[in-house]
Amino acid sequence: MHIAAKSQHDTTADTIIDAASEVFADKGYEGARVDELARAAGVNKATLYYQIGDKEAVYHAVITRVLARTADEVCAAVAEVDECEEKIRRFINIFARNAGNMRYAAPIMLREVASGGRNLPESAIAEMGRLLGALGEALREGERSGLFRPVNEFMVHMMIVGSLMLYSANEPIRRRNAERHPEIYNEQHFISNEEAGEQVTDLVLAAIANNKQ
Amino acid sequence: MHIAAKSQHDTTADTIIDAASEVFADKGYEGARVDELARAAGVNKATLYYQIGDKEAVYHAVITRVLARTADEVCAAVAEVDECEEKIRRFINIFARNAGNMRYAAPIMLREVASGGRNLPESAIAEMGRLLGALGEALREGERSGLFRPVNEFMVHMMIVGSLMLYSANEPIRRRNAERHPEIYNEQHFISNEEAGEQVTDLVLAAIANNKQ
DNA sequence: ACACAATTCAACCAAACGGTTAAACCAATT
DNA sequence: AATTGGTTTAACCGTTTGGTTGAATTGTGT
Repeated sequence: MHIAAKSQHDTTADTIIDAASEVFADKGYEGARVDELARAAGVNKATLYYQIGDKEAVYHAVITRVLARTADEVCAAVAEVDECEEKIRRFINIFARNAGNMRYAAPIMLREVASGGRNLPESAIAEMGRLLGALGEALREGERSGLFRPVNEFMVHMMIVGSLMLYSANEPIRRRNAERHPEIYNEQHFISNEEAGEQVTDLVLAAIANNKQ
Repeated sequence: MHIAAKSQHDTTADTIIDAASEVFADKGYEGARVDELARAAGVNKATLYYQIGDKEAVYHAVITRVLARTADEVCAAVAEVDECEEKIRRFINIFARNAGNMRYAAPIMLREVASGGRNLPESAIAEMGRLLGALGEALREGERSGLFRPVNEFMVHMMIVGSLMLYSANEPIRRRNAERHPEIYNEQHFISNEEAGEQVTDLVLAAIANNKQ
């Protein structure tokens, strides 16, 4: 039995969303040009309108996918382990690696936050809820077992996500600044993403540790 | 003797930079229209070009001022106290309050970071160095006195700045999301900025505490 | 009051922008 | 081969955009 091949529609649409993910991550919503999105996808502009819709529709498709993949990756990594500290390590690691999908998610979300979520579609909200849920679950479990002290889950989430998205996204700034101002920058500004994840893991676990145990 | 009054040039330029700070914070560089900048400042567009220059020049003037003021505020607050923990409290408080100048600095810098610092002028770099210096000094002092353990200063900076800028900037998102998805959000997502600052202070001080003391 | 410099203005401009249209092309079915 | 539906295209379009210009207005000094 032969399974029906994927329609051209899905393939072209995916190609467009792939390309648009890069362009929106690089330029932001207003900075990205529809012509550019089409060129990056290797299609004619009208194809893009046919396949997905107007500029906003493309953006929504991108951001929904980017957040869904982020949540998928995070939840999968966290679900692989049982121990709450390890869950937090896994959570942090996805953000720290800044690989694949996360390379788009960080700049896109930083801009979205800066604009008060103006261009965030309804479909993205549930995905954000999944992220919050993954970390929250691990923190509550750690508290129940006496390993962690009671903390504001959301602030811990902000600390992890904020620090790592900012660290990865500002690499070009650091590199540029270090050339002009070597007196300000040293090796601690240029640790690997992996090492940054370990530093954040260390700091966060120390922050939430229940020392009264 | 009569001191010469401030020239019209300085007053109009300041008015433009004030207004532009708001518009750029709200819309970002590409999203802000020059017409809009002029309207917000209550001047004719050509006046804006005469007083400051093209769109990029206005942006540079804004970001340089916003960062200088941020660094001024932070350094002044930190310099008022001698004790290293209190310095960190003061540092965090400036970001947490999200008042005045910081309301512009957070969204502007989040976007700038998302774009790899593409529109960051040379003049802004020294100001960023001042910020890094203020926190770094306090951390090193705490380490010398045995109160803090050795940590990556830059990562701690990322944690503080990242969490608080993200928290304040994403308030509209939280509010909107909570209306549609009350099952995801609870009171810990809506603590005051002051309380958020206290939470971050608590977490950061716990993270860097030297428990071997 | 006058002259000159500084500042602001309304109107204008070419290019860029997001979006549209009818025709051409392609694939599948009969 | 013809038909039909799906997909893509080149060319086009009205509006918006950042920037410019010469005239008008305002400020300053004598």
